[in-house]
Amino acid sequence: MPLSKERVLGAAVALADAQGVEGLSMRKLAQELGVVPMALYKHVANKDELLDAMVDVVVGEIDPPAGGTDWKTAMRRRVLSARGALLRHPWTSRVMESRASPTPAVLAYMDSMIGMFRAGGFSIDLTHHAMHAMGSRLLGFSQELFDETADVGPGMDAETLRELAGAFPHITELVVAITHDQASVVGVGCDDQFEFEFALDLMLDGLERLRDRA
Amino acid sequence: MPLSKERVLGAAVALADAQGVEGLSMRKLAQELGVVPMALYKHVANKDELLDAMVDVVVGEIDPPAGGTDWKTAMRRRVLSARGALLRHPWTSRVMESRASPTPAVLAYMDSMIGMFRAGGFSIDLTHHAMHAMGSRLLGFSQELFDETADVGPGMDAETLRELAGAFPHITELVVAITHDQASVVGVGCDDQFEFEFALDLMLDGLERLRDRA
DNA sequence: ACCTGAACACCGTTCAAGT
DNA sequence: ACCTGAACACCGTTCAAGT
Repeated sequence: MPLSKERVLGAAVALADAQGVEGLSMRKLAQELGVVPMALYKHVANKDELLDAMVDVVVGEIDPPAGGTDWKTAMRRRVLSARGALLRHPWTSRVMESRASPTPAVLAYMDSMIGMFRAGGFSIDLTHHAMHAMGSRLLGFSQELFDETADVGPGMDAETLRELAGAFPHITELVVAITHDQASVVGVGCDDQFEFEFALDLMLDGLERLRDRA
Repeated sequence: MPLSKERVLGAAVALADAQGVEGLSMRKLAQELGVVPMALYKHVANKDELLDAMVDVVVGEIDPPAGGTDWKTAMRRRVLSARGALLRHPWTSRVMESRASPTPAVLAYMDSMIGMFRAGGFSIDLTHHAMHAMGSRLLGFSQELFDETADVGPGMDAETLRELAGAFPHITELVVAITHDQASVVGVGCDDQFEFEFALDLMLDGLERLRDRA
């Protein structure tokens, strides 16, 4: 099977999925494909172009806008579809943020999102503010700085727990409350999907209210 | 002047401010300090620890919570103070996101923010959702994926502009509208500070409404 | 003309040798 | 005991040599 841009991209995405983007190097990718490193440069100008192309693979997995519903439902669905793609390829958000300018595929996605606001009756100005306010949430970034329950796993003795509670009383109160809520549920930690939708709906509802007021 | 952790951190922050975090290497940092690379390892265990310490320098620049006002004003001020610190050191958001777990200083900041919601009358559950919904905005991340006007500068001929308009009609409409709005203002492009505050207030207003409804 | 190995200019960090 | 140069194991990419 000869090398092709498609095969290079597929292997790169798979490697990043498996090892994270830090584990992706031209040399490792070549080895994965059973090829000398320089062979990759026939299909990709350099690593930056490879990263851009990988982003476009993920963006290509986002569903097109659903027809036959109101703007809010359609946008909600599409953002959740984008979130699904990013959850399958968690390296994407980091790579996108590190890139200097967006790829044409990302621009096309943004263009389509702007169109959905416009079709929903939003003025140009409000659409502009809305796009900024949605920010990277448009693409399904959950933009969590950290998972508050990840650090408070079973591998922590009572002594350090007591120290934590002293240093960060409010975090502790919050974690305890969450954990108790979920005593009956399997596993611990908060429901990321719920939190994402909570924030998304808060945003969409607020924007709708601003539109109706104008 | 002997090398100290303080001096190493100061030089590292200055180097990242000037060259971006990609331009920061242990070797360059050592050269900047007129020191052999290995000398740094007396004050910092490794590069990861250096990055964590640099983040803490920036977090240390965030104002403490203002007393004597309502929760909303106090939180608004503090978030804008955090945004100021991040604007002075634009590499911080990227570094924070690349770190596996938050530093104690970041945890302390989050703890204090949770405390401000609680003092404002938010239930534990709503505070939890609020922290997630605010996400990295709590720290002043503007989380723009790109600046829509940056790519449409003067260095673009009419032909490529027409192509862009065909491919991305909605983006074009938006950029044209923004540019016209600001014909009288010096410079082109949207007001990032306004957009940030717009999104912040949308969030805070929405959260307040949810609190009052409960 | 095409492919590719060696080489270049980097990187973070280890480790042993020198003081 | 402390400091540090050389070395190791990487990296993306250039370039000339080999076919």
